Amino acid sequence: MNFQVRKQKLIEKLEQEGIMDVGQMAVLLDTSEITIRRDLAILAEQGLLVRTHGGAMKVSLSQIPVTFAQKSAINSAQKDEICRKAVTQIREGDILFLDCGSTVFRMCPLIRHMNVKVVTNSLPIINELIGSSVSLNFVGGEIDFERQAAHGKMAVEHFQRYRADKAFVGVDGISLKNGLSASSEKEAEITMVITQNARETFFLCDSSKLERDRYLPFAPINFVQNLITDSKISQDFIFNYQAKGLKVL
Amino acid sequence: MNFQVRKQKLIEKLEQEGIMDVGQMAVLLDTSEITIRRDLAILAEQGLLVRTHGGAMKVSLSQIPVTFAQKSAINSAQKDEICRKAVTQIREGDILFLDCGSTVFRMCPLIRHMNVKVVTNSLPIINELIGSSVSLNFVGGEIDFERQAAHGKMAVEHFQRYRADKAFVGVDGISLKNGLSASSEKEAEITMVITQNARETFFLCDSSKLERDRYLPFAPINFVQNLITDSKISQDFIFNYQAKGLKVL
DNA sequence: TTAAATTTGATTATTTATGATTATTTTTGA
DNA sequence: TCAAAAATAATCATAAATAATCAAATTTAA
Repeated sequence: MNFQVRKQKLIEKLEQEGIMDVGQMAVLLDTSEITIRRDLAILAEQGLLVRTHGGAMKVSLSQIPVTFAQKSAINSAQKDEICRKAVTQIREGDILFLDCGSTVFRMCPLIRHMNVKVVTNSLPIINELIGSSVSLNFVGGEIDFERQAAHGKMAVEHFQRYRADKAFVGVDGISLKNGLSASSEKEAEITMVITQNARETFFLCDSSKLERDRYLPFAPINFVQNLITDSKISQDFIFNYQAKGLKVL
Repeated sequence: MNFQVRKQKLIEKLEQEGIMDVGQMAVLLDTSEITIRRDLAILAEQGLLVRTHGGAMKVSLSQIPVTFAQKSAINSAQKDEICRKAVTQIREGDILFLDCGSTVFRMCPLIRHMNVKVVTNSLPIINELIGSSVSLNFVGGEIDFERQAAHGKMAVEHFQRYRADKAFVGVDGISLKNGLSASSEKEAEITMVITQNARETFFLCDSSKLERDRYLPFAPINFVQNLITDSKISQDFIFNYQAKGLKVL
């Protein structure tokens, strides 16, 4: 077994294992430890792995700290139920707008394998879907640390340049009386532009947010076509929303 | 049996086998090992196979996909030296364009604390600087998984909408004869637009890349004002580049 | 056909890959 | 903090592979 082959196998195995020691590698490649060490020295020099005392580890993205304080753990059962419903609406080949809400973010694991195109202003979504079969388009603009997403004039213009088959938007507040409301202008603005440039929009909203207003109402309740919520919703609400022309899933 | 015939058979067999040694090939083609070696040297030169000690392997086997993290670990000492020099050029309040190269990425830890605005198409840079005192603007567009960055028409237009005080760009190839060259059109395009919309551009290029051409030359060498490289550069190079109007730091 | 150029093979240094042996350094645990 | 254990680096030896050189065979061109 020559160096080229060993190099391949080492890198491959290390990507799986994360960390290995010299002994293991020597057994795996049926060679001596000294040879493994020499190989590791070369590969470390090339940046293909990181040498440790006694072995090696893969160059992980953990060196490049990507820490997303995700509040997506809150109400996770409801959110997951909503996401499962949402994903049933997606067809292969769809162009999707995804907004930067934490509910929408939870759709990622469910669409990783799909052949769809995602246009989003959410950094966590991009980080979650990069390397998957989903084709990605990031909407640029000023990065808002709080929301981990791009906002502002450029973001709005960027969204306007595209047309999507379906848009999935997390909503802050929705009520029969005041329609849709947001807790910041930035969010309202993005929601508006996404909605206007998608053929069909789905509002993801767990039942705890229904009939709760935020400070900035920005559109009537029937501005979008579909509301996806969880099974805790009361039949009364469903009926009232449907009366306003909203499809409740 | 002449070279052309042997070449055919060698490539064909190697595609099946993946990897072979000189002895096998000599038997297969009924010729001497020395002749096989000479053939292999020619074929390797043409990039039709990869030479190993004792034989050859097909090209696809030798290619290990290199992640961004791995790239940024290569020649790290030189890169750090270059980054330290680069950061001395930055003033508080500057608007900076940063490109998506692995050298530029390494500037991040050095500018985290600064009050500057960064406009970039690089995801790792955004992930690294988010939450720091740096104000961020992400340039949107189609996400290229390989480069972990946005490219394409939207990205170019986005950069065009801004003006930066300084641009920091990693360069793939630079030579006195052919000027600046890139290994893809995407990269060349981004480099051009960044350079044209910044008051002053700094090219970051470790000395191993100097006088090395990539397949796509796209601009004369004095297209930018400054070259930042490491101390392994020879005095001759410095003199020649300066004669072309380039400031070497 | 003959001379020149090219290809091939044999011989010989030279280089490379590998493993064994021995210092030297790093880690770990008392 | 120190000492034992483990890992590594440094050195050397050996075998294999390769490069260099030259001569023979073959092809090409005049």
